[in-house]
Amino acid sequence: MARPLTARQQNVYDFIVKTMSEFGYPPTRAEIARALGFRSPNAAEEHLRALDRKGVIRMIPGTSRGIRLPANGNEIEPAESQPQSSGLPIIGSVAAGSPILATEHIDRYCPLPADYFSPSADYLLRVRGLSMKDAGIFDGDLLAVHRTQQIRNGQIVVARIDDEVTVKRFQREGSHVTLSAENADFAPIVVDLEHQHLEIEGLGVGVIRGGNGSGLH
Amino acid sequence: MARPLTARQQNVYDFIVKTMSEFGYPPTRAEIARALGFRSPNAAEEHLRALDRKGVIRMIPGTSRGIRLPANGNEIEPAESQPQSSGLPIIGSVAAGSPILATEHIDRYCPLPADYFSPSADYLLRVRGLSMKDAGIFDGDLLAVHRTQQIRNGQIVVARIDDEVTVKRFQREGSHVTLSAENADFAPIVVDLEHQHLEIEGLGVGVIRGGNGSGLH
DNA sequence: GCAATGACTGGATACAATTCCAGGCTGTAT
DNA sequence: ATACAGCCTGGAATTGTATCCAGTCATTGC
Repeated sequence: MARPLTARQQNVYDFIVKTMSEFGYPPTRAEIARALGFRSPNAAEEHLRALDRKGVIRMIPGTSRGIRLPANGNEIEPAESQPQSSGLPIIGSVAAGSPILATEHIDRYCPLPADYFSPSADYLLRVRGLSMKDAGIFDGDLLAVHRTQQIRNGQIVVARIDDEVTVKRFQREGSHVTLSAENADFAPIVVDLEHQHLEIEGLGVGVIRGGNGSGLH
Repeated sequence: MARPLTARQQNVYDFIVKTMSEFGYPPTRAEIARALGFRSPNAAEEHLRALDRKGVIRMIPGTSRGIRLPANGNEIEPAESQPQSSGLPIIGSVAAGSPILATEHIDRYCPLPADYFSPSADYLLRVRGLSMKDAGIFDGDLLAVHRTQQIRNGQIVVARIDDEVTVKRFQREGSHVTLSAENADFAPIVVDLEHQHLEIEGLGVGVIRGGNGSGLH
């Protein structure tokens, strides 16, 4: 695709780049002509058309200084080359029995570093339903989750009961665990650890709402 | 020299920056007027002169699109490249009378791209108080804000009344605007646009909780 | 009350800039 | 030889733009 530029076209292109970096706006035909010694702005115009045809610039018709350099990441590299991990995986829904971080569940990624939250987040879980609305977690929100089993009373946890994943507030008294919704419409769930199995998937460490176009209600 | 910009001047300045990073060249007077709703390019011209006087831009006389941003030593704005090594600025508190994005207010940055939200976020505002708790916005949460004056009824806005910045739900009926808290403990604020001044700073487009160690309650 | 400033409308003018047209002069490929 | 593309001159129509002038309205500081 990189049809080679002629020497003259390269001169014109170089002048455009130089002008933009020096002044912050592109040159006019007349300025190009003056700089390269043309006596007619039409010479510049024709070179611009050629550069547009070859894809190295883009002309905006009828617009003064309407020259754009399409995202050519050629030269200047941003100094900080953060490994830019793909970010936190967003878990949409969890199939029964499968581990929560199985790739089939991953919707997309959120470009936030894990340690933006503390304790650091391992994934984001898309919350369904309004059972935690009084804790400010609404339908569609993303809950940042830190994978751990070490939970203190009163914290918000991601738990799995009978292969179903839920978000609740955790309270342990002896061998009984109470998982409370933060919504008067939902009754607390009491789990007797001696007879039932309760798996803690992690600790809620943050909430994100409105990302990726889900909007704000 | 660094006298603070008025709100309108800030709008014009922001539009210039936005245009330059989006198109690679500065806007014309007419384009500024169209974008901000002026019916005369002269309104834009006067704002540009004010910005030039205050030193935040430099005008090149007789030159179309002759606007430069001298403070920024950087060159070609990365039009479509990876935005923000710095991310979205987090605004902690806003001093009376000053533009909301003044650097003095910036706590830190959140490493999220602006277009993670849609409409894209321009900054994050740390919300104080529980007046919006029924909308899931709690004390200490970060509200992602898109700078705009175009608000539809029922949306959550950042408004400025008498130099105080608040987050409320917006409802307009004729010349009256009702700003409602989402908390029964707070009475709605009714503003008569014919007698009172109401400035809309932006539209709430997202919420982040728990970032930077603020934890989850 | 008065002056100064900010924020505009509306109209006008002259210059800046794009874009078209009609050529001419090279090469290189058919 | 003929065709064609690159490269340029010169001129000119048309639109894009900057910039001035004359006002209005509201707010702020004196």
